Amino acid sequence: MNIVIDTRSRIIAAAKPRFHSRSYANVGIQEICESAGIQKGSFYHFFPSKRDLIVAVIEEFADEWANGFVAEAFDPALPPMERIDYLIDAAYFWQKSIKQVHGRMLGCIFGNLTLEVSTQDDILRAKLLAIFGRAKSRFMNTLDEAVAAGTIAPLDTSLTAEAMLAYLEGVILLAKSQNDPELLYRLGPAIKTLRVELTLS
Amino acid sequence: MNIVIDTRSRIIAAAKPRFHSRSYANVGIQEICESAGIQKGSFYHFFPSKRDLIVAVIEEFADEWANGFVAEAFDPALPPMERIDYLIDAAYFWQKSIKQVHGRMLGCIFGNLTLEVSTQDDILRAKLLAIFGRAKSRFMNTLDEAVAAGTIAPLDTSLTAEAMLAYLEGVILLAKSQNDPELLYRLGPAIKTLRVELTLS
DNA sequence: ATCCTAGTTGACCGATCGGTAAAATGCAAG
DNA sequence: CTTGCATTTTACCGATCGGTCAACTAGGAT
Repeated sequence: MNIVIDTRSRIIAAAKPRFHSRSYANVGIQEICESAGIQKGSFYHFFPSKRDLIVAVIEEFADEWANGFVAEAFDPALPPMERIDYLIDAAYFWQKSIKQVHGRMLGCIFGNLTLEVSTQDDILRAKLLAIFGRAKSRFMNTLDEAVAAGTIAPLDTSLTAEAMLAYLEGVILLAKSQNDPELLYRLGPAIKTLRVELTLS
Repeated sequence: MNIVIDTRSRIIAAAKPRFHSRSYANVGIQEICESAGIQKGSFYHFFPSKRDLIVAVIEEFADEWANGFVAEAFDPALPPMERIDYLIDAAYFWQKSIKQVHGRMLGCIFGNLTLEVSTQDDILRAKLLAIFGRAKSRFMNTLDEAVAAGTIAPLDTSLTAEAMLAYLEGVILLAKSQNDPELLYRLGPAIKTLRVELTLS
């Protein structure tokens, strides 16, 4: 059992940084096997297809993300709007540290994969959609709390949450085009100015 | 000369929708040649490499975009902030019409390519960066005008322009993950709430 | 001691990848 | 009529793609 998990997780560990730094189509099974020190037949013992691997990679990234700095950022002990500041800060420092190690701004793997595969594979699109849905919920709950506390004026928290998530992804995209995480630092805080007003119908 | 241009532009015409609807790595030269009704050797007479083709495709998209609805949207005759409304509207209707024809939300090819290739190819990244730079300038000029006219309170027009562009790309990304251009309709107008204040130093 | 099964290996599949080179074609200028 | 050049065709290159298969190994259970 230990060996099983070890091999499977070595595959995922080899795949994660590659899919993050390049693209789904540009990373081959063979390269992953070489990096993990296994044979291709062994890979297909654990994963029926390349798509099953990327699903596993997506899930690992999502878990590590949800239990890592995102959990810290959306700490209920923090004042609601400060959680958003914290999240932007964390995203900035994360991208910055990746660039220091890797030499490149890699951006958000969920955004990267969304734009690459979502016209070609509805199962992957659904996976990514679910992750964005959870992210939106975090924003929305935070906004609901902020409105309840009177920190901000009432607004459409559902749509504003989606707008904030979109803005974050967009800033990361633009920063990637400049290969410069500092854009996150300059543009990130403006996320709190976004507002979708309640419709009166 | 006519035939030359015709073949070359038939290649580009075959390539454009494919790169837009799938991805750079997922579209092969052979498929493009078949669609254009030519042989591979003929392709390489006009384009030294696949990258030269995608550069030409990017340029064609950029031209058609700059001379099409973007030029309409940023019409100096319109009140400045209405130009931004117009742009959002145009993006929405464009994505919607593509979906009606193609069955899919294809998103922005510049955003798509940025996330796919910008860690792997600095020349392509520079091309895309230049296009985003021009888009940012349009936003900034519009904001400058709006501030001068007193339509909006003074702000950092350079950073706010970048924030608006990022937001637009982010909304398109999220809409693509939902395969639903209606998100552009719901979230788009909030672009005008984005503000980066002037720093007092 | 035997059987079963999870794991692993290495050879192999047809298809496709981006790209090349030489020969054939067509056309225009001299 | 011939030369020269741009264009096009055809055949081909080595490499890699995702995926399969049969044989082999190693333990644990009976």
